[in-house]
Amino acid sequence: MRYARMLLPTLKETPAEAETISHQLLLRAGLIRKLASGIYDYLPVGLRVLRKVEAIVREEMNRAGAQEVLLPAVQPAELWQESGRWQVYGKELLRFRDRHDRDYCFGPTHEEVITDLVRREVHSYRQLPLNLYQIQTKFRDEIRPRFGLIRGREFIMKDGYSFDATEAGADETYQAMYEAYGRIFSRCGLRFKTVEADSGPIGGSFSHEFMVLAETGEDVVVSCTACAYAANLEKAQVAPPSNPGSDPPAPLEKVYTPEVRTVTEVADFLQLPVEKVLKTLLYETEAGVVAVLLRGDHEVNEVKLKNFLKVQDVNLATEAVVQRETRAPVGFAGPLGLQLPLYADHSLRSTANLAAGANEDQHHYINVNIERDLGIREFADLRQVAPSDFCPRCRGALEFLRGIEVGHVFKLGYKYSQAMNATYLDAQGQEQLMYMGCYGIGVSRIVAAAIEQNNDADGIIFPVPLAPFQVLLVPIAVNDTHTMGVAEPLYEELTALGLEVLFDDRDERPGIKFKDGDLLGIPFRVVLGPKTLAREAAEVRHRRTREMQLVPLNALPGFLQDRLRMEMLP
RNA sequence: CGGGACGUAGCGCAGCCUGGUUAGCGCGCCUGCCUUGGGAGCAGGAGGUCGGCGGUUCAAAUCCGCCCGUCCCGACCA
Repeated sequence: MRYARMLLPTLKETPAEAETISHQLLLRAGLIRKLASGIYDYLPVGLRVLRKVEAIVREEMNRAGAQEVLLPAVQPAELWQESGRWQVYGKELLRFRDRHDRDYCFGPTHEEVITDLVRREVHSYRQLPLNLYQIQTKFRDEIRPRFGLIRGREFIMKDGYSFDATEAGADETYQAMYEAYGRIFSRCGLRFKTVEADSGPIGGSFSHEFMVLAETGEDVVVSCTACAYAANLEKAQVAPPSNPGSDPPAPLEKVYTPEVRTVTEVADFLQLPVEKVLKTLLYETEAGVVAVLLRGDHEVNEVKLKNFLKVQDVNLATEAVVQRETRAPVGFAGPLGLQLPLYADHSLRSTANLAAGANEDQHHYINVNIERDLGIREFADLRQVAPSDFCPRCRGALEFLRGIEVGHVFKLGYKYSQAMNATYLDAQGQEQLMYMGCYGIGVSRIVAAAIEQNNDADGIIFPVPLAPFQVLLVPIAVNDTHTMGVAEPLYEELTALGLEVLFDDRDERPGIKFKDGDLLGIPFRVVLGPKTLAREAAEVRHRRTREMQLVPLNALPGFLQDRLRMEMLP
């Protein structure tokens, strides 16, 4: 491509709206422009990168036995009503009506549509397993879009769905997808980590996420430094306490605690360490209000709570509910005398003589003992892992990392096949539900994640497989007939060899061309100028290492092909 | 939805508090000269509903109200 003819608006200054590096560089390098919050235009160069990612995804999906389809982005409400998600998906689902007043949504995901297709077209075990995927624009009306392409409302996603006759078959498919995902992210030049994850509202039994490690990641990954255990913070298990509490129980006592409400205030006032304070949190669920008991220094994990209680939604109780249930102002809630189901975190088993709210204004109890004083309905893992915790598998030390989720694989099970009656006849002629799996990749998010991981002070450093161009050809002076006499045929020759070349034929000063080239992150830059041409050579510079070398003109095509081939490998 | 900030030329910003010339600066853009190995220099030029609506006032970018948009933190989420 000839630079002078391209829509490639680079920016010298960083737009004020961009906070993260990838967002800044995507805008500055002229890959995207914002149309509305969380909605972006892909400019020619940005689209080229997107296409590179798509091509890798396609190759590996096809190789793993999946078939590409393209499903409608606009979906009728009936399907969502059938699965039940029209009610539960909430405001994130963009809904609208057509001229006949029929309800539709813009697909945020396609379980319903694919299940509907398969139930109509697949009826026999002979047609299974079936693994279908698409690469398509999704829309999720995020509460808060942010970080450019990392969390947009409109985004490009690869979503795949598998249908197996049996769970055992589904496990094989899951494994195949898991491996394909590893190849995809490796080929994209990403440093990533696979973690155990919560399956969220899509539903299903278990899942893994593929996290690109980056400071700006929105997710926290908990990873064992000793073994292979790694999990999303919201999923990460806590190792149960090693030994039960040994302090002898002291007599229960109610004490006057004026204006003492928070855990820290209670600990200070009573001269106790925070872990000796019992934290009582009231949660509202569709199944009623429950009380969650934790050690004062621990944080509740709402995802665990939700899964444990098997409810759709948990919400910290409002002030009014707390007052109604405890008959005391917020800050004095405690388990004693509370007429609610009590669920305690495992860690409380190893503690004795705790301070807790008395459900009475300005009062707390001290020397509360779990076994003696409370009727705990159930102990469970309900809290967030802390950096001081140990690995639940091997008790090794944990590290906390930040990651950007670029892929997610789920075992869905029968959730949708059951709700939508997707069945087949087995070899015995018996009707059976299909066992489903679901596999997502944030294609546009990968573009941002790759930049997040590959940049320096001068701009983007694209990994070769994602680079919009492989070679940037820079003639120093476009008005110099000698230089152009070499540059033009060289451009033609390299292009004819299949290399992707951006030919900077702009009438600009060298400095501008170099700056733009670095910003764009094209892996190899070939400079032609009087200095090099006098020696029948070109200067080749490697973007990442900044290493420069003079290569004879006649050896240049082979040199570039060799170097690029080396860098294409994961 | 709660908290915070912002909205002035394509981009980055000043002016607003304390109302009053043709609303300014840097970058970018156009023309010419000059220059050509890391965002040059000189000269000339184009480009603005000061987010929108309403109000106060002789007079509003500036003060007041409402609305819209954008970003950040949180809740939420693949």
